[in-house]
Amino acid sequence: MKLQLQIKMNEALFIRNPESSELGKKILKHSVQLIYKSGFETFTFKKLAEDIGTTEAGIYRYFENKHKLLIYLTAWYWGWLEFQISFHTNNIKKPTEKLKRIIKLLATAVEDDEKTSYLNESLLHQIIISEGSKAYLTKQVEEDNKKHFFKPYKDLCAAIGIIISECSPKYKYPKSLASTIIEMAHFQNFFMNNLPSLTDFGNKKEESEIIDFLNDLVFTSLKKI
Amino acid sequence: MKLQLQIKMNEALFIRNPESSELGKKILKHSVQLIYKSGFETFTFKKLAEDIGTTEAGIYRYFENKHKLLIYLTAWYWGWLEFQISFHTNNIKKPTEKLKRIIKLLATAVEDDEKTSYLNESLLHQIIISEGSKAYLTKQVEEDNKKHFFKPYKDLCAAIGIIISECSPKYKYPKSLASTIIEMAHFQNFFMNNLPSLTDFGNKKEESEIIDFLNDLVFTSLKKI
DNA sequence: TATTAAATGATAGCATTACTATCATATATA
DNA sequence: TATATATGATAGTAATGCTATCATTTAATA
Repeated sequence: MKLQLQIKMNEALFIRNPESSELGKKILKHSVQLIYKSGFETFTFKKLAEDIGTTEAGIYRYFENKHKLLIYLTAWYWGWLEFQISFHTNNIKKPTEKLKRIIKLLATAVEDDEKTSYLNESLLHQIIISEGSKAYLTKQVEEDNKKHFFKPYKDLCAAIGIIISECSPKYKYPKSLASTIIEMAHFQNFFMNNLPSLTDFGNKKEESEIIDFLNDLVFTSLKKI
Repeated sequence: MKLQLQIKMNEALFIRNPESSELGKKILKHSVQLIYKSGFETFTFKKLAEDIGTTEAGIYRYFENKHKLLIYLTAWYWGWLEFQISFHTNNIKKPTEKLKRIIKLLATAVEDDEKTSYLNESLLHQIIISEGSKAYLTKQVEEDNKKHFFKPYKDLCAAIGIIISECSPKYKYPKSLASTIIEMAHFQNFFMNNLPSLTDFGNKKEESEIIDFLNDLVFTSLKKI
């Protein structure tokens, strides 16, 4: 039996549900590949259509524009990651141990998950690193936020914040520390690979170093109390 | 006597030096206003030209494209900020005190500096918060980096890293901590104002809270050693 | 002051992007 | 077999992202 992990997506993110048809799934799959390969700025629906072997109009039946598609992909990723986290920290009692595993999951290149054949999580992880923040760094944040487009991200952040508070009930900035961990897990990775002098990981370029850094950052903050 | 602060800019960032002419200065001034007002995505050279009262072709004589202009503005800001920092931490002996002042400078909305009439630092600070990371989150990072476009940012980061090491010579991640401080000074600000549930500052929405958070984050990391 | 160079203005044009609309055809479902 | 539904094919339009040309103004310099 093959398990199918279905992530419930916000319906306002798409015009037609891409998970409901073959073309829709192709759109998701190929958009991840294309954005990964050439970046979000040069990515167009025309190129995507050519890549798939359909027409531009075909894509527009699913997504209003490429920004919505990016939000969709990031939202999907955060939803998927929260599932991964709850799966991998299940049965673990110690909140500090939970937090450590979360940091590891955030900072580790994921391997492609067979359960979702149309979305390559490994490439998606790279997209989150390079393009993820562009989903919300816009003038429409407020509007998009009202439509709950960032709920998966906020949920994940809230969940991590709660675990931080379990580790250290008196710590004053659980939510900010949570968003810092998430963002830095990705930014330090981007810096390590592209602007290495902004990090201390330029020589080995290993994710384990980012994990060590984040653990140090988090647990000294929490231990002192 | 009015002091003129001149920041030496990388010549590969522009076609014609915008600081060398009236139109050039107008381009800088109005681009900051326009990007601040409607965001980088919807910003075009056509709109900028109309705003200034010149033509599109006129703008293209100064900047190759809007991405170069964004890099120019961010580079200028980092250069300006490093000057502010060296100015405000001058004569201070204690590295911890230096670091505190730096954090404050990073996280505080600046007031417009009369010395540079064509660039509004206050708006520029807001642009850095919302658009700054888009300067390097592209597929051309490597290429742009080779041309030293990010030198001011890297210099600032390096300078902060050195002070961190002075505070705590054995601390293992001075550069990553420095880039974390810089990025988080801005991201926590953006979150506070746009996605407040990602922070612990949603009620008061005051910069002082971000400063407190960063101080806590940094000095617990450094103290324990 | 005349001469020349540099900067700007005005206009045109072209390929790509970002869509929207329409009609035909294939495919599933009732 | 009728009928939705999804896709394909094609067209078209406004805006974007440029490049090129020539005229005119302004500034430098001889």
